[in-house]
Amino acid sequence: MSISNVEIADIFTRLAELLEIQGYNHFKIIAYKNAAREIAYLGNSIAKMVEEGDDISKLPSIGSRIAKKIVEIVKTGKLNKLEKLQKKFPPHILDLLKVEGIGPKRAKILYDALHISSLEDLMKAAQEHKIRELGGFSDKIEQKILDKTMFAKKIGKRFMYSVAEPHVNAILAYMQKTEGILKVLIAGSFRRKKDTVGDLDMVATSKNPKKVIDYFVKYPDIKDIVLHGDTRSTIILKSNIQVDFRCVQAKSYGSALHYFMGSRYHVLAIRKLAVERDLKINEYGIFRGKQDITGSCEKDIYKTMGFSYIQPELRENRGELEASKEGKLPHLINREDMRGDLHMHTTYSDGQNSIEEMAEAAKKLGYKYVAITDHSKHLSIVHGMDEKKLRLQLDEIDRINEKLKDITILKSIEVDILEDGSLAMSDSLLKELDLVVAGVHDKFNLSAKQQTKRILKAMENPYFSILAHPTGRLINQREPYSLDMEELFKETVQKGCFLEINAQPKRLDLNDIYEKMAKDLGVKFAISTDSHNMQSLNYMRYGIYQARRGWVEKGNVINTLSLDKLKEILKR
DNA sequence: GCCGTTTTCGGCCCGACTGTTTTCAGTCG
Repeated sequence: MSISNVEIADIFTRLAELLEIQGYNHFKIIAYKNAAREIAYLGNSIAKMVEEGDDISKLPSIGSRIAKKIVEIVKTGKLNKLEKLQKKFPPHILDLLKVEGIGPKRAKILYDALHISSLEDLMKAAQEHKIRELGGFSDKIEQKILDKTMFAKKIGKRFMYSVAEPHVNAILAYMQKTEGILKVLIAGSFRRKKDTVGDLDMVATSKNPKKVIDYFVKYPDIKDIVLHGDTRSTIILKSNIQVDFRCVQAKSYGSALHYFMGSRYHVLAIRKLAVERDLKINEYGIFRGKQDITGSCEKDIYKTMGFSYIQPELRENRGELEASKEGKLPHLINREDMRGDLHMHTTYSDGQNSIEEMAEAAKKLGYKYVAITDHSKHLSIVHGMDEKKLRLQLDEIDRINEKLKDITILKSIEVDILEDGSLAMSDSLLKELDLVVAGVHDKFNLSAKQQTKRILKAMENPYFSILAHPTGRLINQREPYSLDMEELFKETVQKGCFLEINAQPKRLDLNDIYEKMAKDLGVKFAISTDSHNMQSLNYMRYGIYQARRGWVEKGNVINTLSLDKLKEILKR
């Protein structure tokens, strides 16, 4: 199988980090890191591009030298330059960089002087007080390293958006009670609605920032205070989530918010453009020489730089600056645009509520229709429906529809796509449904070619409507199965089918990168909650957040349509 | 190593906090 973008990116990241420890040219290291990021965020398979003879040196951050290295990686599975470099270091040396307070310089000193090459070595050396004897280290640094080493071993993963959400709300509520605080907001990847967050970034304004920071570090849920300065603090919550808090004067609010909103790459790109125009942008404002032009309002930054306002969800330096300049930014979809939910379960399979309860709950959310999509009977799904049970369900839906007002229940199913690409329910029954949601629930390890073929074969069934959770990933739990995404997207359009944006916080599948790629190829989506009870119908917001990150507009989503228009578009 | 309405060479974002440095290096975001 071809090497994945993530694996190629990882090679360049390792290369950059090892070169950093070696003390290599700083800007070359940045170039490798930029390339790694670019590759990781690319929707198209870079290996496939190489195999098809595309000129990858035209991609941003990838020039002739790195392109050559990528070709080598695709052809041989490895990079000779990295292989040679790795021989100079022990295998786990890069783990040292995961420890807060240890960067490349200190890692090199620790390795050269004490032959420390893993977190275990590091902890042992600290316990034996060998580190304090090194030049540039002290007993205080040694203690810090000891504490942080234990922490580095425990974490190292990102948190799901939905896990961070209650913490954000609690901290905001706490900080709003601070005396003298003017504004307090969440920024960073959370505000940009990324599916996972590494840490939380918060910004506040006050005439007395120090007082606000001093209040912040007394937040009751704190496990550890990493930094405690006059305008800034970093803490670790008991749940191991890191929170960076920054407080500035009101006149710098917009600039500070913009900076801490990120992404780094978006902010960096704007700062570079500012330099070209003899301006300087930092957290405090936009400066021409020493004169502060603006800073109190985020919108002013974009205006000053000649851009229209860019929504936080788009700030990844993935084309939003160009689109803004050309007036081609998308009108991002909102929760209010949604008229129905097309994927949910009831007690007919593994759901917890009845059909009627689900429909009533959906009505309260303002929906005009829902599709009931219980599982088909198949080995991998417990309590799936056979034909007899589905028949019973269809009759019950008819009865409820006669009774209900202001909402329509659509007949559907979440049917398994079997390994050979057939659907686990007879066509004669599928034919009676308003729509068919189909998904892969087993055999995740097929090759990209086989898995793609399996799904495309299923789409040939004339009753196939929506592909559920297209890549099957579970955040922090299961990798997506291998697929040729470009082919999937093209064929989806060609065959008149649709792709789901599954709003379960654990899934968020498709992800933002694929959403944008699919949208550009003309794919239309259904944003659905895959609810198993009434409460999780509220997960719709997570789906909307991800869709917005993928540049998705109302017109790209079929469950924003009226019931009549939806039925029309579902006809194949 | 990348990049370029001018430039194929010479730039490459900018600032806070920590420690113990009496003027700054290392790290982080």
